[in-house]
Amino acid sequence: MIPAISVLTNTPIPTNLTVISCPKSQKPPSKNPQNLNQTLKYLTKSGNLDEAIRLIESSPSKFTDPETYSQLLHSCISQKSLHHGQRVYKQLLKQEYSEKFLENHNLKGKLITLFSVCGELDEARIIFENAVENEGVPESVWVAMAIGYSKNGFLREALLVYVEMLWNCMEPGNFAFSTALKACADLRELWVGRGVHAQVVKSSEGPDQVVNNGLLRLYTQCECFNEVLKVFDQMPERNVASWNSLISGFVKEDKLGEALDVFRRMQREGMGFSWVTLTTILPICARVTALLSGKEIHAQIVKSARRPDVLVLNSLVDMYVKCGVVDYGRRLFDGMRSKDLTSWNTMLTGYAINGYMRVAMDLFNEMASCGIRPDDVTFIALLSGCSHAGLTEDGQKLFHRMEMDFGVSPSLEHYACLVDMLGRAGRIDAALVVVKNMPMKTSGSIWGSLLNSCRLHNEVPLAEAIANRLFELEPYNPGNYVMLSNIYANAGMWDSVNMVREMMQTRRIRKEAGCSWIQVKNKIHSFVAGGGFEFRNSDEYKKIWNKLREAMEEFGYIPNTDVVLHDVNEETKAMWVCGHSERLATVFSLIHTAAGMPIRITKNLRVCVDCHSWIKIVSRVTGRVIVLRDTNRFHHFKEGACSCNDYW
DNA sequence: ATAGGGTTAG
Repeated sequence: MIPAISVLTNTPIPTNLTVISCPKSQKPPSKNPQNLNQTLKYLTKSGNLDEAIRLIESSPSKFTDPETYSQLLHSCISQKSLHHGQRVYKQLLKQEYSEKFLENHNLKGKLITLFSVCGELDEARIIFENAVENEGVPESVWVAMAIGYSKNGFLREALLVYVEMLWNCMEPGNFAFSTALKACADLRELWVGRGVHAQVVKSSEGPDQVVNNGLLRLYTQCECFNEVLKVFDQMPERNVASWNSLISGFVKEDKLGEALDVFRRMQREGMGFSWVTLTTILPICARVTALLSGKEIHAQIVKSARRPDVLVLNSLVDMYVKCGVVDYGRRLFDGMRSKDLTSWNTMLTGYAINGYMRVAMDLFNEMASCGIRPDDVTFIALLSGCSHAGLTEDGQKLFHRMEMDFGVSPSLEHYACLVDMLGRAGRIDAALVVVKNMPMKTSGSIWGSLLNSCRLHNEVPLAEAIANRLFELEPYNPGNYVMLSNIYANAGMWDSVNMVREMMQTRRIRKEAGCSWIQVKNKIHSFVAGGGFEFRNSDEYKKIWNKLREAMEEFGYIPNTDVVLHDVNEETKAMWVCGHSERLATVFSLIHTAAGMPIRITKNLRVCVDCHSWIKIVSRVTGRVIVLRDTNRFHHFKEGACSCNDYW
């Protein structure tokens, strides 16, 4: 073993001594200032602050070069060492009346940064105010103060520093602009941000790339999409961050296809991507269940030499579980070197939405034994999972343990899960008690889930009362009207069904069109209920459809046309049900994917009862696994059964 | 160290 060498004494020192030191009584080896300065430089550079500062303290008069102190402060800042910084500051004060130090703004800026990164904003402020009393203070001093506030989360104070700058008749430059813009973006202060933008335009300097990126971020955060496009187009140069902002802009506008196009364009133009790019793109794949695209990105990650960070891996796991490939998500999850709370929450959510609640609970226990503290998101995942899986007892237990054992106080969403869980289990009265005793105001979603429970348990009068309440709360949500008419239809109350339909007509509320989509090769194919005429008239469609129909008859399938809420004859109703988007998507997949391959369909609404039983039979006669993703859960159809156990 | 983009959730 190589013994540690004390730099000052050049003699081996015992390794069990943790502090490499030169006792105060012991003089440094050389009295030559040149060497002393070199020694100090070496110590500073190698991060041995303690010894460096001690050297200055032992002979302050020998160190009169501001650059020395600047370097020392730099080290203190990067080590965030308040203790060392204060000692350097003390030495600096001794030099204060020397001319070289009196007007040294660079050192003042560094001191401001030092105290800011150590969280001592009051101290930083004193130095700042002292500094700006003088004339000719450079922008950097103001910027240092503003960044200090920003990094400590005081965004408004940071903006105020910028304003103070203007009061002092300073002309802000690009550094000031970028700091101010970042604060505005994080605060969503659009109008202050626009003011800064105006000054950017007026500025003699001309915006650099950082400022332009700041503008992009301001406008994406504030959802001013036109401005995003304008700034992006006008930028002379763009880097990866600029492109990423553009992608987030499209995502915020819900223009997912365009966002993907931007990603492709980026690749074509040789811009490449960063981890941030992928953490913006992967959630898109997750949302539209574009498993193939998601896998492609996974391949890119594997191919690139760099190790992906936690955020990339989290979104990758999320993409897989949202595409219904939970076991693969788990494999990635297990392989992650450093997991954060989001990783655990993502995996738990994955199990929950796919209906694997037992595994989810096991993983939750494992989480606790790893010393990870669950948060509100963790419990939303678990509670909603229990609710969908019909695990009422476990869910209730969890709800109570949440606060008692984990210190997470239930929010409105948690109560919504509890209400949903009780209602689904047929205990609507108990659910209502919870609603009554909740410490917060109820929401539309809570009444909506109660209405759904009434549908599941055919509670017509209660449903009417709840629906009336809902129509007041959210008069323009078509889902509530549709749910109520389904309830009436189930009970055979066709007059009431008509009444609801008339109500919708007078209020000009239109039922959202059912839409399903699938990815085949590189394309996403979407189907709208009642549409796809060309496809439905094709020979390949008819061939498969007729084959299926024969099989259906064999399995005694009779179309359940109650879901059709219009007053038309039975034949038309049957035709309409058969035109539901998930069926079109299913037939399309059967034609265009290889036998035995799983089929993954995503739908914008809940599956209707009839399609659910139809797909069950399809899975049986074709031997295919069909994964249907609903608005709120997954249905894994296999060999004639569904993972939801017909409970959703 | 004068700055820049991002993941989970009825």
